[in-house]
Formats: sequence, C-alpha cells, structure tokens
Amino acid sequence: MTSDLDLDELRRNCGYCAIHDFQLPVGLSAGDLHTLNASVHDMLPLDRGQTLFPQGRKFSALYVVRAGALKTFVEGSEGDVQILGFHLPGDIMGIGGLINEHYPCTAQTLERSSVCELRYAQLQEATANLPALNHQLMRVISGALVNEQSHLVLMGKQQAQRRLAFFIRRMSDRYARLSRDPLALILPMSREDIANYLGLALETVSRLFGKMESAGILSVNRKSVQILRRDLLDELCGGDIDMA
Amino acid sequence: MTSDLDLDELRRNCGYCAIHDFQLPVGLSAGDLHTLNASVHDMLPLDRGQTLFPQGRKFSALYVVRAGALKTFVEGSEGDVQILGFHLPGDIMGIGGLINEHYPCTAQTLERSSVCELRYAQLQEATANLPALNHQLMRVISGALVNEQSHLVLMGKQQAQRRLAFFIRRMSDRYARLSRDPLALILPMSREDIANYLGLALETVSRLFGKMESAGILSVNRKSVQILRRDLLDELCGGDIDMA
DNA sequence: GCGCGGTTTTGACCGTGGTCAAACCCCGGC
DNA sequence: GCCGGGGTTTGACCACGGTCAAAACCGCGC
Repeated sequence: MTSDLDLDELRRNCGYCAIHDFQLPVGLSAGDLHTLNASVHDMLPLDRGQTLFPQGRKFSALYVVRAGALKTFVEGSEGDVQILGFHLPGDIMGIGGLINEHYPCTAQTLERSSVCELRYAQLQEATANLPALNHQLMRVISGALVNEQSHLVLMGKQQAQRRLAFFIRRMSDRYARLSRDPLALILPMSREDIANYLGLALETVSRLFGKMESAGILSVNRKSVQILRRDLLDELCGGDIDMA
Repeated sequence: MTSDLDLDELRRNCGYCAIHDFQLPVGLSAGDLHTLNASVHDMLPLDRGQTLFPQGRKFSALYVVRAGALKTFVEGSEGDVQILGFHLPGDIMGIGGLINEHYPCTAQTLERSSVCELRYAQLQEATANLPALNHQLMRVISGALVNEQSHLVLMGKQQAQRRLAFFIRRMSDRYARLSRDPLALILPMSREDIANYLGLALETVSRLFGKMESAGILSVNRKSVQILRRDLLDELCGGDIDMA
C-alpha cells in the first residue's frame, strides 16, 4: 500500500497490469490511480505450489499477478481436475467469485510468485467515484470472458496438434506483450498441466512436442521451447478461429 | 421504452431478467429501476434463424432474452463453428464485445424470439449513478464467466454420455428456474447444435439419446425430452464438478 | 393425398488419441 | 560421487467416438 505515490514508479512496476493498462486510450488519470491504489495491497511472495485462494473460499478480493505464474483450476468431488487458465504478470484472477460470493476455482502458483490483492469492498468504493476505472474493470472482465471462449473453441473439435500449436502461439504472444523473447519460451507449467488445460493426455502432449521438433518447428528441452519456424507454427494453427 | 413505469408490470415481465434479478438480496430499488429502464429498448421480435448481432460488428449494446431462445457461436475462417451457449429468457448476451469494441461471436435465434436492448452508452450513465446496478451488472458478467467455465470442464475430459447427461440436467434446472416443467423439456436447438456445443458428433448425440432411452432414463421424441428417472440422470453425471 | 427436404436414427468401419507400462533423464539430497 | 524420485519420453495396444453412408421419419407445401 503506497501512501505517497510515485507515478513514474507505478508506471514502471505496473505497466502490464490489466487494471492500469497504460497502453489503452481508455486508461486512467493520475488522480484515478491514486484512488485505485488505495485498494491495492501487496502480499508476501508465494512459493511454488502454494494456494492463493482455494475453490469454495468466501470471495473477498481480486488478484493481479505481479511476478511469476499461477494456474486456476476446478476440482470435482472425485478428485478430477480441469485447469482453466495460466496467469502471467498483469493477469487478473478471482472474477468468478463475484457471482455467488465464493471462488469457483482454486488459484495456485506454478513457481515463486507475487500478486497484488484488490480488496473488493475498497475497489467498489473506488469504482463508484471513477467511471473510467469502472469501465476499465468491465473491460478486463470482458476480456477474461473472451479468453475463456477461445479456450472453449480449442477444446471443441480441434485436432490434438492444433491445440498444442495454438497453445504455444498464444504463449509466445503473451510473452511478447511482457517484453520477453517470444521465440524462446520457458514454460512454467508441467506437461501434465498443459495436457489437462488442452483436454489431452500428457503422453499425447509429449509426443506432439516430439513431432513438432522432428518437423523442425520447435526445439524442445523440458521447460524450454524454442520456436524455430513461426510460419510453420501458424500454418498448423490453420484458419484462425482466434480473437482476443 | 416505458415512459411511465408500472412497477408491478415490470416485475411481472422482467422477473427472470438477469439484470433486474428480483430474487436476489442485492436487487434494485424502484427508483433504480426507473433509471435503468431508460436504457432499455424493446425490439421487434426476431424470426427463427435471424441474427441479432454478427461476430465482428461494432459493439453497441448488451441484450437480454425476453422470450424464445438464441445461440451464440464463433465462426472460424474455414467455416468451422463452435457454439458457446444457448440463451433462454433472462439471459444476457454480448458482454464479450466490451473488451475490444466488437462482438466476438454471433447471436442467432433458434426460434421466434424477442429481446431487450441495453445500449451501452446509456447503461454506463445509469451505472455511474447507481452503485447497486453496477454491482449487479458485475455479478451478471461474473456469472457468465463461471458459466463458460463449467462448459469448459465439460469439454475437458468427460465421457460423451456424461456430457449429454450434464447438458440435459442443466437444461432441466434452467427450465425449473423459468417455471417450466423441468421434467418435460422442449429443446429449441437441433441435434447438430447440441453436438457442437458438447464437442461431439451429432450421430453420437443421437445414439446417446437412444441409449438413455433404452436405460429408462429418458423418453425422447425429437425436440421433446422427458426425464423419467432424474436419479439415474444424476448418477450419470457422477461426482459433480458443477457450479453456477 | 402425395412427394419433397431437412432432420434424426441406425449401421458398419476406422482412426485418433487414450491407456498401460517401461525406460529414461535430470535434478536434488545425502 | 551416488542414489532416489518426479517429471518426461517412448512404445504397444486398444477403445471411444468420429466418419461415411443409407434408411427412416416428420413436417410442410402443393
């Protein structure tokens, strides 16, 4: 919680944050940022494998990734899991909790991470006086929805290798927006997580990585994935059904 | 657009509307409703198969189903389609358009339907002065997100017949909330639509309907689906991974 | 009534990707 | 260094559900 706000520092630290979103024309003014920041709470970093919030806990806040990576997933009564998304710096989590006051999914770190906590009560106050912030929040939520939708399309009826191709391309694009090298990915999640996210078996994912390596598209080594032929990757993705 | 508002009539006509949501503790006051209603525009009924808004059109409004049923879907460049959802009276559509000013999907009627149009510019004005409405809108959007998520879970790794069982049960529950008979469904969508929604082949859906009929769970006749053994249906769904 | 077209059902066959199992590899701990 | 274990890769086999095709059914218009 910053009391005396250094706007430049904020701009540096929070440039990628979904809420601030300096890139957008609809961004917030300096005054808005002061108000908003009052509802932001820094948290202690979380170690790998720790739970930020568990499915079912009473909703209290939204969270934005500051550093690291997390996954969100729902867990059925039989222990079956479905991963909903992977969250990189700037991504927001916890929106689903608004509807019935409880988080509908668990958020867990994939590596040591730190997040900002936006307590909802305070955020609500802030938005009440700041139409721009309110609109911005709406947009962010809408973005999350569209995100889910493209995930859905992937799961719908796509070939296994197209799913993986889409996944890699999406990760590459996200890395680019974070100013990371979009052709040398270090994936924070396991093969099992990728497989689950894509609705495949982990063996299938492993095989496909192999296949794409033989095809000269990728160079894969555990968590490290180099994209050698972006053009061929795009080709695998085929006629886009993409958005967002 | 009602100029002199009859609250009782509103309550009667709009009782199921996601936005009004009289059932909820967080519902809106009479005054709020007046303000809100200023942004509501009735529209001419749409015939079966008509498009409410096409994918890619500039975003201008949210829509709430008043009567009938619609589907929303995304269309890839190769003509491949993925249905995102079926929308019954009270359901909201078009939220995805907020993020980048264009609707990310098409909304099309499954039967003759009528909808309310909530022009976003006016809605924004209304929410600026009504924190309760604003919160309500957030909740509705959050609900849409959670909805997508459970769709995602279905597509993830579930057996074909479990998918269909979930689908039928969900429809039954939605019908119940609309005071329709939850055991005698008249499905407004085709087998093809159901199959696409569930990520299956339409033949598979047809076969599964047959199978569940032989098992004495359902009685199926084209669009009419009777649920004979709700207990067995629930059993098929198995350990719930459900929410919303 | 009849015949047409679209939807649904049923059947036979086949392929993608899942399952089971073993080998492998890399990293961390002792 | 050596060993141990989780994550990953590879292989062999198989089943679920997809595909192709034809028949049946139903509603609708003439």
